[in-house]
Amino acid sequence: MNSLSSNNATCQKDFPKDWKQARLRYVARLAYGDSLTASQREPGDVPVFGSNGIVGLHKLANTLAPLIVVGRKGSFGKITYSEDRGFVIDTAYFIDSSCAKANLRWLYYALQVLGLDEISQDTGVPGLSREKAYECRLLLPTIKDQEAIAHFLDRKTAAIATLIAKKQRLIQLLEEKRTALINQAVTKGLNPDAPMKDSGVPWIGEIPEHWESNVKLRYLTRKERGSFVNGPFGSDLLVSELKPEGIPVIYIRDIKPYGYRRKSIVCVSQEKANQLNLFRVDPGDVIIAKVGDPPGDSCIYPESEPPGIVTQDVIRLKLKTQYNSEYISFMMNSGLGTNLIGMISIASTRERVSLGDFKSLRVVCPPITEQQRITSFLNSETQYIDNLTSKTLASVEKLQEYRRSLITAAVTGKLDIPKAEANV
DNA sequence: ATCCAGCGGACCTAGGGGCA
DNA sequence: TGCCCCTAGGTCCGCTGGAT
Repeated sequence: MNSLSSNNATCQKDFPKDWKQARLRYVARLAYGDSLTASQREPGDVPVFGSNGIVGLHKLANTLAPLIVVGRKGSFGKITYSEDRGFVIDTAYFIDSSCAKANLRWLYYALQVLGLDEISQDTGVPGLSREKAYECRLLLPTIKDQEAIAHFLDRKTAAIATLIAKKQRLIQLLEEKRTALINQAVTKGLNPDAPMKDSGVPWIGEIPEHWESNVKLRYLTRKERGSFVNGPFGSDLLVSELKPEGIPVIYIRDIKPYGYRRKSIVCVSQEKANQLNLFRVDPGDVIIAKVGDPPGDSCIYPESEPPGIVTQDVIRLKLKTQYNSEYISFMMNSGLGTNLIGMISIASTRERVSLGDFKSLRVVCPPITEQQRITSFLNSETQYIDNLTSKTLASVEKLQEYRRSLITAAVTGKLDIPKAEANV
């Protein structure tokens, strides 16, 4: 249980002389929004403030703008400010300007540092308790100071928001570039001057003349039985046979596009693994998710892992020597792979692909040396992009952190606003 | 007749909405 | 405002059909 005294604005001793301390109860009233019914939850063009930001058609009567919306469920404690009229508040509290004894913009900032997102008394589904929120103490500046703080923070945070938006746009562009780069490489190769031919598949278009086209996936794998399988039948590997130690069992949750990341923790005995040898996965094998949203995530089973056993919904390929595992994995994760999977995926209770259909998918493929060249090119390029992306993400986090500390300093009286204004 | 293959749907869990 | 219920998606398993 969160202790209210732990939040930073409440137990402060030193603050400007003409400021007061007050419980939230005496500063603002948290009113309940309407709970929408299922039929009102239809898509529409009226904005809805709820736990998931959906859009509905229902209108909240007599709402005075502007107001603050405080998340009650889901992302509880999340504070939103709106100038709009005619929107809906679903499963959230709101404070409108008519019932707040303070400057609403200032209150919007002051609420953000109260730590409302940590106050929940619901042990089942966490949610903001209104009574507990009311007990939070905040520092109440004079109205004049409230206005100054709001004005200052409005300008500063708007500037930060613009910067963050630019960086997020960059992240989006990098993601698009990454996708485009891979799609281009696995359908056109790296040499723009290579003579081309028709691939026979309209949405692939032309491919380099010397590439194989119209190759069944089945043809890429070794001749032996068991080179192209999915995991054992449900009844051949029972939960009761799973153990904490032994030969690892690989689930689809372990497969991430462009990288294997083991999340599962279960294993089978060596004896059971011998029985299921047909479904063994060795380092260097390609593994592909058979179900998912959408199915088809693929990665290489890494050299660092011991041999394992795949579960039913994981496809495992052992490729012929003239095919490169990493290249095939890049291909399956590319737009080309997504399109192919989309053609054969069946939505029954779950979207999934059948092994038979998967084996018959027809792909295009360069010679082995070119596969290797493309793979190392893509590895270095995507690594560059990924590095840039994570650097940008880090700077977005820093900006958010800066925004938080600025708000905290301003609403707790730690900031000399006139002085800070002079530095803007 | 026997063997092999896999889909349909139950089960489980987490998250979120609805209502008393 | 707390509890109940629904939904979504991953997991698990048994029934059943087709090939040989």
